[in-house]
Amino acid sequence: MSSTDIPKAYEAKLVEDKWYQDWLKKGHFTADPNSAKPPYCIVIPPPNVTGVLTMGHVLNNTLQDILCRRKRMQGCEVLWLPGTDHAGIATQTVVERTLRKQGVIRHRNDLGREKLVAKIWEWKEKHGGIIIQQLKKLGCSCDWTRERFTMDEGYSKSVLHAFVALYKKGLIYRGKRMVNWCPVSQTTLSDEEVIMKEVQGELWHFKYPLVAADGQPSKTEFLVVATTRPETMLGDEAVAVHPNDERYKKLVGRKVLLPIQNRQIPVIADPLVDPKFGTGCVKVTPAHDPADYEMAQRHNLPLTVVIGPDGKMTETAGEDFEEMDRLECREAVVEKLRLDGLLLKTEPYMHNVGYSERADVPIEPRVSEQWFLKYPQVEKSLAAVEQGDIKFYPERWSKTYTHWLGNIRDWAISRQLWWGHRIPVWYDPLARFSLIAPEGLEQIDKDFIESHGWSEHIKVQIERPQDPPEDDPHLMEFRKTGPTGGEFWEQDPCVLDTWASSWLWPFATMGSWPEEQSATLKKFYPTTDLVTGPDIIFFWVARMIMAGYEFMGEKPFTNVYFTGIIRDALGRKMSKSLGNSPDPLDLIAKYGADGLRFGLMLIAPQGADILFAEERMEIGRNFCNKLWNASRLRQMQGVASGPVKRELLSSDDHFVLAKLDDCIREVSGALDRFEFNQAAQALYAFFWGEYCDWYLEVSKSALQGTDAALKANACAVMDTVLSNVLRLLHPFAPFITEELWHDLGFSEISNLKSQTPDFTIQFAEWPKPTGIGDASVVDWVSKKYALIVAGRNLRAEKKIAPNKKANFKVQAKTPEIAGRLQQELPTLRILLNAEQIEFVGADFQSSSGTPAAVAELGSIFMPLEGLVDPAAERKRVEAQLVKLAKEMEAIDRKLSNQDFVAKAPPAVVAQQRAKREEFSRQQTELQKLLS
RNA sequence: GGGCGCGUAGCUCAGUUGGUUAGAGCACUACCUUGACAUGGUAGGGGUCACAGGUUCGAGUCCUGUCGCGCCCA
Repeated sequence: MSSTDIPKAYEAKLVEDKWYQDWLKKGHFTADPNSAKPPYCIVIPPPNVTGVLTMGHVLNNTLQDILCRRKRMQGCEVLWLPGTDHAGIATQTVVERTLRKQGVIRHRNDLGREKLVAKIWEWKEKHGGIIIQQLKKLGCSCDWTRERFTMDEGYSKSVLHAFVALYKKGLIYRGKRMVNWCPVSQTTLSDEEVIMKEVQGELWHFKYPLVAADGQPSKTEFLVVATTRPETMLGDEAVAVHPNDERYKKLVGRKVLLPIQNRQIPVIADPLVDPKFGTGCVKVTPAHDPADYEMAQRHNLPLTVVIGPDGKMTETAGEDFEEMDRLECREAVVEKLRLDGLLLKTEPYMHNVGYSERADVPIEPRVSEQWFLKYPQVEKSLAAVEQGDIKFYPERWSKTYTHWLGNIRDWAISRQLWWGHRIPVWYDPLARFSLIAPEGLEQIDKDFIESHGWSEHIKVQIERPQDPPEDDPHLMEFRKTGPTGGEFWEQDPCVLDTWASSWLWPFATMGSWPEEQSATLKKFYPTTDLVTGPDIIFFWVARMIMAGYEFMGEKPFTNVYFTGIIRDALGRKMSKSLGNSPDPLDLIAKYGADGLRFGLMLIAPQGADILFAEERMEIGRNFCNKLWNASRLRQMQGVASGPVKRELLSSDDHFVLAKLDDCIREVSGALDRFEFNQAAQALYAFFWGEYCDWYLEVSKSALQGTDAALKANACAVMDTVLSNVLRLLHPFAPFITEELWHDLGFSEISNLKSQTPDFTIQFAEWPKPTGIGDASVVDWVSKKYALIVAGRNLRAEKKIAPNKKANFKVQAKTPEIAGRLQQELPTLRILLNAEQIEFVGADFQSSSGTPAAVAELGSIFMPLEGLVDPAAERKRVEAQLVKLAKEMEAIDRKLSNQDFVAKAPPAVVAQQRAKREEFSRQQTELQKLLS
């Protein structure tokens, strides 16, 4: 097509889908495990299968795509392994809610386990691919042929295998513990899934009557307890004081009457009590508070459950309160105590309350039977990060990691959900043993059997079953399908915490570990880099490291880059409920995927949170448009590409080529250090600020001139810049760079062509400094441009319209400079839009009031006979003199300081002296203008 | 209470081991639709680098403290 057919403005829509389809068709993203190239691998942090693309995903996946695309260009065999996570609680909640809205069910029990799980699978098949499609829109170069899902068959086998292996090592056990219970999702949660929130609550002070020697409650003697949770008092089993608290020592061993319930409960002494909290007496509710539970065990107090799993009061709470919601009950209890005269006072109280991460309601501590995991390989995992075997970027996150790993408690891995990996444990009440439990499961207590609805008169006795041999290839199937030969086997109803499956992600995604050591696993494990948010450093990163060492005997990755969190313009975290998160697909439609990606990279500082504002994406789009038009200018020349002829290069050519090499070094260095914004900014500054603003303007004198050789050489310089910039930019903006790579014909140029017939910029060589430009001209050209700016400033000051030609006189500082400037006259004329530029000697004296400016190379005058106001011009020059005087003063202060002259490096001192001299010269010149 | 981070132009942010007149984009002002680009060009205004000490010849940069904001942990 002819050059005039190229659209004037870049239209991303016409380009992006076309190329993505092409790349997919040609299999460019598919990793070859048999390749001889060095491996490079990233596993995607699997997004929630019900999720849709958020700005956080855009950020995270753009970063990964940049890393992967660059490594492909650097000659690595790249595997970016994508997939999704089944996200137990989140997904089940979403589907249940939808079914309720549709009126299909009122409660999950209406459907039952199997049917609900089938519904969720249906949902997954229908909606689970949305986010994957969106990642494709963004341009992600994932190997889609290897896409995995945490609940697909192979992955599930790996998860169950891990469970069995850990169980056999004695790291997994069942125990009755106080756990975090979410009354909405009705499941236990790990410590990490509880979000502490500071809440303005109230502290109520209640009077509990002391019981006198005759066994009657006193009407005058009370103990005062303070609580933020009055509703739990219905389950109080003691009042506790600190053993050394002199105020209450004599009361220990006596009893108080628990109001409302009218039960007598003991006063106990326990070191857990903080004497400074409230009155120093605390009520003890063993079944509903972790600290109280601990005390209860020491003092053999009963567990009185007054709040049920649904957050409603139980029968034990008393008939006045049964079935009440816990918060409703709180008010009712306070009111009742107030009426009874037992409410002493109420005060406002700030305290921390644990909320369920998913359901965002206060969690309820609850004693229940759960599966726990003692974390494996903790020491090794700590050492790996401390010794730099695994590196965190920014490094400071390693402190968070170390601190967490140093203070962990066993991981509650069972969840009372239906969607997830069901725990591979079967119980046979009749056969009286558990298949999975060779050791350590001696006590399955009565509560557990009852809570699972099993016949209560059956006593469970664990007998040692035949242990399947370690290397039995059918082990997992055996576990997964349950034991054969008995219809009474019942599988544990719980599923595993989602993170107890995703912690295997770096290796369970490659083939079917552990049955098959696939070629992919051999080639790409350990993976290279991981990109994720610091908010899942405990949930995922730390656990993956432990799993890597435990199951593979090797770290899962070498570098972990932690992104910032994207916030809205007001600094709030983006969330669905606030509605402050833009839809990335809308942004892609408006600014193009490239524009969105590049704009985001420009403002994504390392490790700091990112305040998102849509205007920022405009910058990315505008940059793409600039790139498009700068390329268009080259295409319109109708000159074939050829090699640069060094002998024909002007100082401006050298300058831009030297700056290109700086840019190449800077972008490469920044990416090596994971400084993405630095790389993006360097590209932006060079391409727009140096190449477009200066070089393209300068080159017009060659392009419009009559010297064909010069014109061809200018085109060759442009091609050098463009082909390098396109390659540097490709990881950031894959679509437009591929389009222009072809449009500009770089895919055809022999010296750039690879052996691959379907050539694409994706496998073009990553740029190295070209070495063509002579860096020694940089200083000269910078000063020349400063002189130009001074001249343009005169034009603007005197309101000469940019499209009007002007005349200038230049008085160079030295004859050498004059000579050089004269050689570059065409450049000066085009940059100043000048008709005439006359060079004048040292003796030149401008007529009074002639607009003039002084630059480092010399003075520039703009004679405008009769058009200037001499007074105004005088004022302008005087202002410059004031500014100059200030600078000189500062330098003089330094130079007159003996310590500075003696101690500062000679180069610095010399530099100051030179500057002093130059300023002094400029001062003289400016003063001459006033005379 | 412990830990981490941040505070630079009206806004959002760069500023790599201390050393040019502290930069960019947006916004603002003036001029310009010139043959790559108005998603643009040229020129300009705007900062006592939160505050107070200290180290140093020299501090936006290093140290200490104060204030303000954010996050994580208890």
